[in-house]
Amino acid sequence: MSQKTLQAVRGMNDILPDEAELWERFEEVIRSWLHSYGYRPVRMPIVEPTGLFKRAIGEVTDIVEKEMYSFEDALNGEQLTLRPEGTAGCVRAVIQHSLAAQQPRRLYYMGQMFRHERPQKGRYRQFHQVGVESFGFTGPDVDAEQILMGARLWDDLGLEGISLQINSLGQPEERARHRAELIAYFEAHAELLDEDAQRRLHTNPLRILDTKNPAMQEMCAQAPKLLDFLGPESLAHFEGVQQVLRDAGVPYTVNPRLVRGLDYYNLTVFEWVTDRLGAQGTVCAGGRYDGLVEQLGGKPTPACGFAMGVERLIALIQDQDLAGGPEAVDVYVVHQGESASRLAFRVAEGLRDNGMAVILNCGSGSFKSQMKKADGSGAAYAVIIGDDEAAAGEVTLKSLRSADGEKGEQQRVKVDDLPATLMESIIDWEEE
RNA sequence: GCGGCAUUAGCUCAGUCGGUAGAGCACUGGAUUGUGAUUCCAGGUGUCACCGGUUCGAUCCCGGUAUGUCGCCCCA
Repeated sequence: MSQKTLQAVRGMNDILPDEAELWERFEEVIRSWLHSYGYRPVRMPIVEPTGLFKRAIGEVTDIVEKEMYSFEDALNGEQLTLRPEGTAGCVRAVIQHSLAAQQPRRLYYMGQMFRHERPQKGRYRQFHQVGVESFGFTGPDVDAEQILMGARLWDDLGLEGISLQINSLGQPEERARHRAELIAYFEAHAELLDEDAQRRLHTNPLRILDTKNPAMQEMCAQAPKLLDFLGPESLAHFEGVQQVLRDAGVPYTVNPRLVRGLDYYNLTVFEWVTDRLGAQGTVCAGGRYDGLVEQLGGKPTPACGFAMGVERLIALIQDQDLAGGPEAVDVYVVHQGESASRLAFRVAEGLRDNGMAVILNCGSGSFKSQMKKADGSGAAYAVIIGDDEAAAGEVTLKSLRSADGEKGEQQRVKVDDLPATLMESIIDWEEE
């Protein structure tokens, strides 16, 4: 434990059985939810050429400048990178296979992403995202639908305390004009800018508006607003999105300071945020990126997508006591003696033939210790096989989940009758 | 990448004003022959994160490293 070589890489976590079962249940909810909106799965490599991310995400973003796991393939000198996000690879796949050439596409993927950041709760160097992307849809309807999807998912998962913020970044030209005026404005008030703001002035001036420095609040409130730079088409698109949200009764806040970290976004951007995860409050975020496909060498194709942070959602599920317990098997088979053990294998396989989950006691152990394991497994029933039973071609079927203090009822059952008897009992038991 | 706090049995934690350590849970065995969860009895739990310094002596004080955590930055 203290030996460095035996530890997982910093910021990369093992997900142990109790939690992994929750992950699998989560993934099942995700798949059925995506299917209900007609999204289809796609799986891309975890490693892509480094240049793909530089072109897609933007050279001067934090991700590309200092967070990517990049390396040279020692065998052929290729520059490769562990994907820090999924959209770039997805777009690459869409272009490479002409997926959106004939018709619009709705795609999703889930899996690991890698960013070399300082780990803390809700932020890891290997983390998981569910990514949802649409290609070929121009209007605000897909943006709105994707936002509605989030609302439904939180409901499906039973999560509370997640709220929606939206904004429009307009088109690149509109954003560029605003940015220029914003920088000019800040430069005109240079004496008010703190150190943070100075640094951001030319890298990410929109972020200055997020300042917590009271001395800058008033100056920021007067700064040029991006919405004032949007043309009629951009405004109409934004209004189209909001119309659907209002119709659907999904509450939202327009946050003019909401900007996405990646360069490729335009028009609609949105974030689902919670105040229950500390500093990492964003559980789901995305927006439209109409220029990216063309920028990466494909035919001009409008696109819109979002990604969810799986670790953050899992943390919310756990915090809100929605995690559920470990997944128990139906039956634990206790046996002792050679002929009994041989029969036990046959019995266990026979139950599995009937769709039941069965743990066969492996290794030695007294009846007592086997029964303890049976109880600990969470199984509803123990099937007990000793020499008596084996000789008679029977087993003892014992209930392990009777009322507190009550001894579990048990009965002798012919081996051939066991599956039918058990299935009836399990159905009765689950109905109670 | 920057700053604060933390690191003691498998888990959750207590403790030693510096003299090599405890509780609960869990685990294992037992309380009449082949029966769990309840009860009773017994038992191992540990280089007190790692490396170095101060000291007769450090788990405790100091420094560094690692990891976690909170915040900043950034983001899912």
